[in-house]
Amino acid sequence: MLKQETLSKNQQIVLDFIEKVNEPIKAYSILHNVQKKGIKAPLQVYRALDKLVEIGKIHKIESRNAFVACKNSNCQISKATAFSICESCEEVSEISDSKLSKYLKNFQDKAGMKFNKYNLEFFGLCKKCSIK
Amino acid sequence: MLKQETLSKNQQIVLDFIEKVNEPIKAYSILHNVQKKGIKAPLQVYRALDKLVEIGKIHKIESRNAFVACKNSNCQISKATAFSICESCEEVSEISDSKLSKYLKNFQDKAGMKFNKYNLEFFGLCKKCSIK
DNA sequence: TACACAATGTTATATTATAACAATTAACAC
DNA sequence: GTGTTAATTGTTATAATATAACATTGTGTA
Repeated sequence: MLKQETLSKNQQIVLDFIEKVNEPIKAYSILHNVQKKGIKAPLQVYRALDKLVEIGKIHKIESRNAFVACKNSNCQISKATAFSICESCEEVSEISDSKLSKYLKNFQDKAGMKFNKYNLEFFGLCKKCSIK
Repeated sequence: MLKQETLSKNQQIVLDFIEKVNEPIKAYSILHNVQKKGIKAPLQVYRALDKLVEIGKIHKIESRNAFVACKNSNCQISKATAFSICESCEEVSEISDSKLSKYLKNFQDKAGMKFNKYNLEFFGLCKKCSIK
């Protein structure tokens, strides 16, 4: 079989929902919201999430155990991800900064390890919450 | 009360164990290993972990739900952490690279968010696993 | 058609983490 | 020392996150 071009039913249902909410959402919250579409079990959600992460349609916010749609339309595979997270309102934005990504892609650690992926999470206060 | 200078009993037990194993370890694995010291319940471990993370004695590897002792003796508070993770053997090393940390501390995102913390995880193959 | 593999459906269970509440201990002001 | 406050502990129960195992169905293609 050639590399999958189209999403399967469950994958599409999960992706549609994640794209609709437009903010990080947790697996069981997705489950509750797509039960009317016929997805009944956690595993169905997790399997779709795994695939969507793998093909770069969504990202996992590790520190929050939540998933968010990828905004970089050309992001095929999640090899280089960076997010800003507001510790007050929990708003999460994907950072797309070519200088940052270039810097990190080229980073060489002292142990000479070969990197093929990274994930960076910044924490702080977003503009709205800074004012309060 | 002044800021705590010494660790409490449970905190010390948990820290001692994490420092001894010298690699990332999970909360329930810690629990199993310190039961002989009188720690019986998950909460006792998680409370100690929370405190130790807060004061910078250990770090959490978010993508692995594991905890590791801080190697930077002067790392008082975990505001700037970077790790390399081997996806084959799961070896984790803390990266201390002053250029990298300076670059990230000064990073300004386009939304003008004020950062006070970041966590970066690199994934790849360590030297040993590259050879195989 | 037949093969291989991806995806699904389903039940059960493993793993990670917190809520709630009572009791005890430690630091400090007086 | 006494009283006050906050940190820590102990304990039971439960919430939240994630995977194992296995049977079945769909889909592309040789």
